Amino acid sequence: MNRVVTSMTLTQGVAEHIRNLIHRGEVGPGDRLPAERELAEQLGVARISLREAIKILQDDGYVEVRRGAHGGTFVTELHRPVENWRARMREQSGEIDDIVDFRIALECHSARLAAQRRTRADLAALRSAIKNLDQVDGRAAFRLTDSQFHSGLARAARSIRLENAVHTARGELFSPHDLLPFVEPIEETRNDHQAIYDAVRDGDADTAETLMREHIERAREQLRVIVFGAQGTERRSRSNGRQRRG
Amino acid sequence: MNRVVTSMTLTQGVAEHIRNLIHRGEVGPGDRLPAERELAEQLGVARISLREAIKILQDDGYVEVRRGAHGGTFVTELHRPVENWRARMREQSGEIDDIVDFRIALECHSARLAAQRRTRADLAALRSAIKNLDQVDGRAAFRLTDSQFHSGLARAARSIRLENAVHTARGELFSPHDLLPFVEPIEETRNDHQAIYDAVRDGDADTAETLMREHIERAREQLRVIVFGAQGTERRSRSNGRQRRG
DNA sequence: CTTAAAAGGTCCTAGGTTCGGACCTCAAAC
DNA sequence: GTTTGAGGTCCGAACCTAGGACCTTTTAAG
Repeated sequence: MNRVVTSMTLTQGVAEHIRNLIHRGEVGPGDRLPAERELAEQLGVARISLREAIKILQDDGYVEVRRGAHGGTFVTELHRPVENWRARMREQSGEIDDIVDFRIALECHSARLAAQRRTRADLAALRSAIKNLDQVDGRAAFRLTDSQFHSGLARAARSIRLENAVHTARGELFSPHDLLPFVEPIEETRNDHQAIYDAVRDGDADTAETLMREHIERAREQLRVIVFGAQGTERRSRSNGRQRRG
Repeated sequence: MNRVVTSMTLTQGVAEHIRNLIHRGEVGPGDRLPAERELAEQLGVARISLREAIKILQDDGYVEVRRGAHGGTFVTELHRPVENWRARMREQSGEIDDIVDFRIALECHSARLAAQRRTRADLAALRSAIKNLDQVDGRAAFRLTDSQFHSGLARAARSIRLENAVHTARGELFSPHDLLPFVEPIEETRNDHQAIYDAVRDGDADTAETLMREHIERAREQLRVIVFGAQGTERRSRSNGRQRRG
């Protein structure tokens, strides 16, 4: 019978929405957002609310705004946001595990449901996402296709709440792959996705779920490397936040 | 790059918070909420915001307000909210499945994590919740102890996001048991909870997860009976929303 | 019967948010 | 240097929120 209720302003909500799109890789470095008036209408908010949101993102280094005929709002290289994010994750060391645990809950069940409910169109979208993974030029684009696969799976699960929650949870992390100092994970990810796809296609819910769990656990390790450095994996067995609340 | 962002006012947020407490059974018919000034402070909002929220709940028939020395805000018998809820669920027939699918994702993984991470204190809390289930006098009180078990499990999972999401998702449904026209589910629930507890105590994550899935699937059937009537179970195989989006 | 106390009910000021719209300014392209 | 497609600025109205002062109702105690 206690606890506190908080409320976001529209401005904050819009900022978070756009930040999540960037985190998930839906829009990446160099991309231009739609013009303010246009985007405001798309989002269903007043222009001033959007402008305030952009201001926040600008201050945080996510976007930069250029005036003039070919101006607009452009996503930066994200160096500062990534550093801030890493610092925050290092400070609150349980945070990564909390988010990843949440993602596992959501995406494993999504995979299970997708295996039971997928349509031909769903499978086609997933195949396309896997295919794009091969032909990706840069790491930034990689992030988008990775996002496409997971989003497609969430969509195939046919659960609105689940899909939204997957997007929200994924938006809390930077997609890791273009941050890693090595490149094997790309091939690894492709294999994981292919295996999950096969299970979903065959309607094998248990396997799809298990593979997804393993896939995200690998992502957890990658995130640890990114945030804590190469020795992050070992540090885990010591006292990495996990047990901090008992 | 589209979609709409919405934002709740504080008032709406507070109303939803209290409504969720009622739905989850944390406060039930006849219970009195703390005095306005006191509750406002507990929630960290201005009194007027709380008052507006109470007004909403009053209009929806969740609470009634009495003035005077021994006055206050009292939870009603909830007849009207339950009817409204049933009507809404009947209209949007996919809604129940959507919520239940979401709950399965959250609570199954909670059960899994709980089996891996539970402390002695967690186990004690769960035992206590099961024990109270036996000694419950009325159906209303049953709802509370049911909520206690599931909350205790979410807490034992040691994931803040998971725990919050479990609460939110449970708050979207009325706990069914005091709505059912028959009483067997109470014993059934006790057995389910006991079995889940055993698995959690033994650290058997797979079993805990599976049992939880079955437990919530039973709840799904009960909800169908409540909303659609006794034939709801059969209707499911026809066209119960589930496939409406492909 | 009167009064004190505990509640909800009402009102006010001040400041923040959001909306929609009008109008200004910059910078690239022609 | 003009055009044009941006972003930048400003305004008034409506609503939300905070926090506090004060009023009214009801019950129980004296």
